[in-house]
Amino acid sequence: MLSREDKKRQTRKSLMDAALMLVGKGDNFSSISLREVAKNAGVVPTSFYRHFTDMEELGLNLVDELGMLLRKLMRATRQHDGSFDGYIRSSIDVYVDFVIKHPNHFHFMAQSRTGGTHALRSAIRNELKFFANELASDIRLSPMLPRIGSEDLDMISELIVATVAETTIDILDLVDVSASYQQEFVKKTEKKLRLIWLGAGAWRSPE
Amino acid sequence: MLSREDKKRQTRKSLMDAALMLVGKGDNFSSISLREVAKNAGVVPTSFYRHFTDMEELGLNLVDELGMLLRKLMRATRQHDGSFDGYIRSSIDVYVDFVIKHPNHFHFMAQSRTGGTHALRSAIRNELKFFANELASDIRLSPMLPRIGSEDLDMISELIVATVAETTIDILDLVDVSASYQQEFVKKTEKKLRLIWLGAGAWRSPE
DNA sequence: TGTACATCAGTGAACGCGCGTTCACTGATGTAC
DNA sequence: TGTACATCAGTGAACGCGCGTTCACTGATGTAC
Repeated sequence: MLSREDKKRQTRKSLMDAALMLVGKGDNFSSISLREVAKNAGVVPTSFYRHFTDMEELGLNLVDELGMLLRKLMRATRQHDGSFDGYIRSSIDVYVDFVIKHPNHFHFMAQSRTGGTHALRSAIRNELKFFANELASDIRLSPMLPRIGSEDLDMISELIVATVAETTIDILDLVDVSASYQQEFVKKTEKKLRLIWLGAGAWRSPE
Repeated sequence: MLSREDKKRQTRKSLMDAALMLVGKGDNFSSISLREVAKNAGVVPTSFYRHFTDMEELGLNLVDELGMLLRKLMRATRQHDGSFDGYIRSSIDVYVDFVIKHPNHFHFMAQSRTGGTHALRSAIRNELKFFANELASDIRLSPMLPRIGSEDLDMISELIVATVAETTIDILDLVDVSASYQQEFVKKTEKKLRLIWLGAGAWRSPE
C-alpha cells in the first residue's frame, strides 16, 4: 500500500508528465491550460493547487527535471573509450540517442528558452551555462587544448553548447524523416564540431 | 485623402504591428488572442477576418516581413569596406545594431522557430536556410576559402548562421544590461566567429 | 491492538471573464452612365 | 459635373465554451494514547 506521501508524489509526477506530453504533442507550454494538464493527469483542476501555485512553478520543476537529465547525459558522454578520434563522433551519437529518448523534455527546453516567462528563461539559461562550465572543466583537465586561456576555454565551450542546442532543434524536427537522412544529418553535425575543434586547436589566446 | 485600399493596408499593418508589440512586451505569439491584437490595433475583433483567416496566417505574414528585413540586413553586411580583418567585427556590429533596431521581429522569430505551429516553424526554417545559402554564395564568389568543397561550404554557412541565431537569443535578453557588458558580449561573439573562421581555413574537404 | 481525533489530497459546484466565431448591419468609397 | 447603384472595411450584438480561481466538502491515511 502506498503512503499518502507516495500517492501525492505520484499525482505530482502525473501533472508534470501530462504537461510534457502536451508539449510533445505540439502545444506550446505557454498556452497549455492548468485544466488541460489536470484532465490529462486524471485529476480534478482544483487538485493542481495541492502541488503547484501555477503553471510557471510546474515549468520550473520541469527545468529541474531537465537539469537532472543533462547531468545523466554528461556522465554518459564521459564514458567514452579514450580514443580521441572517435570522441566527437561517439558524443554526437550519445547525444542524438538521448534527445530521441527524451523528446518532450527537449521540446520543452527549446520552446521555453525563447518563449517562456522571464523566470523560466533564466532557469534554462542557467542549466545551459552549467553544462558549458562542466564541458570547460573537462577540457581543462584533459591534455587536449593546453595552450588555451581559461576565458577562451569558456568561450569555446559556449560555442560548442550553442551548436549542440541548435542541432537539437533540428533533431526534434527529424523524427518523421528517413533513417538515411538522419545519418546524413549526424555526419554534418560531426563535421561542424570537428571544424570548431580544428579552430580551437589553431586558436592562440592573447598572452 | 486615402483610398479605401490604402486604408485597408493601413489597418492590416496595424494588426501585424499590434501582434509584434505584444510579442515584444513578453507575451508568447502562440498565446496571443485575436481579440487582444484587434484591440491594440484599434479595431473591432470581427475586422480581423477582413485581413487574415486566423492568427497563424498573420504569423506567416510576419515571417515574410522578417524575410524582407533579413534581405536588407544582407545588403548592409555586404557594404563592408573590403579590409578583411575588420570584416567579421563590422558584420557583428551591423548585426547587433540591426537586432536592437528590430527587437520584436527577432523575438517573434526566436519564439516561433521553436514554439510555433508546424507551418510557422517551417516558414522560419526556410528563411534561415535562404540566409545560409546567400552566405555560402558570397563566400564561394570571394577568394576567402578556395579549397573548400561546395557541400562543406554549405555546412560552414549553416554553422555560422546557427551561431548568429544563438547569439540573437542573448542579444534580446541584453537590452536591460550595462553598455560595458554589451561590449564584452560583442567581443566574445567576435571570438567565436573568428574561431569558426580559423577552423574553416584549416578545413580540408575530402577530394 | 483498538479508539478517537487530526491531517490533508482530492472533489464538485460555482463564479465571472475573455475567447473565437456568426451574423445582419452601416456608411464611406468607388464605379457606371 | 451629377445621380444612382455596387462594393466592402469596419461595426456591434450575440452565442456557447473553456479558462483560472474560490470555497466548503469528503473520506482515506496518519497519529496519539
